[in-house]
Amino acid sequence: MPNRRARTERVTLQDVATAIGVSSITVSRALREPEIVSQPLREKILQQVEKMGYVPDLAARALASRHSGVIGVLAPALTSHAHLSIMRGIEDRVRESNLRIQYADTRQDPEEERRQLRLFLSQHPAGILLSGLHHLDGTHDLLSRPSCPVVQIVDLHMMPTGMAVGINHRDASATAIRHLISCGYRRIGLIGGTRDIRSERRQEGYSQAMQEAGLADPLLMAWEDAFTSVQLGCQLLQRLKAQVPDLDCVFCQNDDLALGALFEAQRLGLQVPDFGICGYNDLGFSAYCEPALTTVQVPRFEMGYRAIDLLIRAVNGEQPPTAPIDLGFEIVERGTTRRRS
Amino acid sequence: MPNRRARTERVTLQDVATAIGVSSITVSRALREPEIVSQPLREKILQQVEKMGYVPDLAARALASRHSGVIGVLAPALTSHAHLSIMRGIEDRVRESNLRIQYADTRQDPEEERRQLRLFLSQHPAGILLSGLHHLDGTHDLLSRPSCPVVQIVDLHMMPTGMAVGINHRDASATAIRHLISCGYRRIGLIGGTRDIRSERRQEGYSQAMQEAGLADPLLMAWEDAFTSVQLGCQLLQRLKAQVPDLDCVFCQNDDLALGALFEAQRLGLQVPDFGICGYNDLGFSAYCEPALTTVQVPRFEMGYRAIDLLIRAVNGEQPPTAPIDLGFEIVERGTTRRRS
DNA sequence: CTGTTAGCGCTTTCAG
DNA sequence: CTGAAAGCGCTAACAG
Repeated sequence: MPNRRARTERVTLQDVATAIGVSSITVSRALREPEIVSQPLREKILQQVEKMGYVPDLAARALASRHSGVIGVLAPALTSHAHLSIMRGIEDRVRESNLRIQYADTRQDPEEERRQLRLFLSQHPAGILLSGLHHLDGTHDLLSRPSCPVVQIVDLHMMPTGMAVGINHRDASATAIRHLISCGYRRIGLIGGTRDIRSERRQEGYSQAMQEAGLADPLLMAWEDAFTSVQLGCQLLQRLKAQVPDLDCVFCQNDDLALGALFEAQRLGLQVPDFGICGYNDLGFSAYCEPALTTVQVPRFEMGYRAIDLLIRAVNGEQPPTAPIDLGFEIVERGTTRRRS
Repeated sequence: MPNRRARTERVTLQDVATAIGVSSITVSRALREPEIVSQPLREKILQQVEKMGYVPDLAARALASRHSGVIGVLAPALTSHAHLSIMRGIEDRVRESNLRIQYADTRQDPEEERRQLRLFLSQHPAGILLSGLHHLDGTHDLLSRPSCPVVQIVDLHMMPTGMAVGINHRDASATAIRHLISCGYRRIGLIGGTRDIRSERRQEGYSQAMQEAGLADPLLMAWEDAFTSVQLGCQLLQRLKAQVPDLDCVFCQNDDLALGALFEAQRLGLQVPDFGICGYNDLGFSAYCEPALTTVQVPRFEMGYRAIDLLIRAVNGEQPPTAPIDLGFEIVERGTTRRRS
């Protein structure tokens, strides 16, 4: 049956095979496992592939092989700055592989999370990356016997099972607060946006350190259920300052909040760093503010990079590490806080 | 042949069909075009689908229907802030559809752009969104007879063919500069990062307006081949000020540059708004700086939203608009520039 | 409105 | 090292 397909110009494996006079499976192999095809034949095939402009049909490949070559990434806030840094790591690592990424935003909604996860899991993904799961409970059953490698980016305090990278946000936060206390601040406020697992851990760390020092006071906290932003930082500092007139420092759940707090402090006539500001995440701008922002450096790029790296290694059959990978954190002292006395 | 598949637990269309005693195509139809299946049967099917936890295999669907349900988005700088706003619009619009997005980063590299575009085009995409193509020439042949709807987000000055949304960056830029001149600034500098098509148009607008006013001077421009960032804004303002001591204003190619310029101006002891700063893009923080940032508002969210909207309509067989959609711009006067005299 | 038939393009067996 | 046969799970096209 020569030339079965006249209507479409898609070049198929069969077309290439026929052109050379081999069978399609050989062409397939020359493309996927070059070493098992004899040198001369391989070269001839690859040349012909080039010449005819053949490109594999990934749908057909996925159907036949049950492996789509797509890594699904589930994030609670895909278009947040925090995720942006992770995404840079992801894209950087995935670039040299032949896998592709498909992102899905769960919008911090457990149901959406579950839905998206099911969707991914049922589509022969090469792997799945779960970033900061909102409600692990709801998705737990789906992950108990996954059909592909799964890596999580999480708060290590949660003792994740399976492959995971992350940091301990509770420790990071507590360490930051202890640092602020050692700088002489006493009425240290906390401002934050929508509360997810990580921000709750951070709050725990804050509360713990404040209690240790006998400085805890529920009035010192201000939250708003919204994405963190410069705008929100302004609002929350304003609110907190009204609530606690002798406030002398704010610990912000994110650097953009801290930037807002910095601007608002100027407007309120507060003298930084006598009034201290500490951020979280060390975003790109933080070192270049005036004064530069003291913050907790969290290796977000590495989180993305390492997570995909783990996934790719697992896809290639490597033995995964047995324990979660702790990427650590660092308090970066800059101009918005006083020097330690 | 009952129970052909014992090894895998994947529930197939056939499984559902057999369970009810209809043919698989009917189940398929009940799922995709509910209205053409009789009410009682449809309900029975949907119920059984739910009960058995059936989820369609998108690879099989894509292979059979030549329609993957995936929209490919090609962006020159996927993880930039500028793209982030577009991405928000994209995700917002796509959420209510049953399509998914797959992003690819071309890294401003024409070859990579071409490679990625080919990859997408050969995978039965539902549609393709091209954002700020770097080298249209190189990809032009691939787009001349596309197998799916294609929408571009571009500078309208380029007179794109096919569906497109965008603004005229040249006009926006020239308008901004004329505004700055009308505020009394004379030695207006221009700073920018990596030059792409849009930034070149913006420079044209700048140059044109400066020439009209007899103020042009090549010394007034500073570029660096890097992503725009707060850091870069600091560096470039420093460089420019050294180069042009009587500089009295900077027009920044992006708000993050402008934010850097604002901080650097403080460090250099320049008095804003006697020293004027104007940004571009009206990013989220711009209204909340101290002083708040004068900028050119470009509707990036809308660009993403409208682009995907066009694509989805086209996928659904709607007649596309004949002309590119101009989303317009607006000069937003805020505290970093003097009032018009 | 529902069913039958025939693949989509590729890869997995299992043979040579 | 290469090939033949047999689908992967779904849908288009045409009947009934």
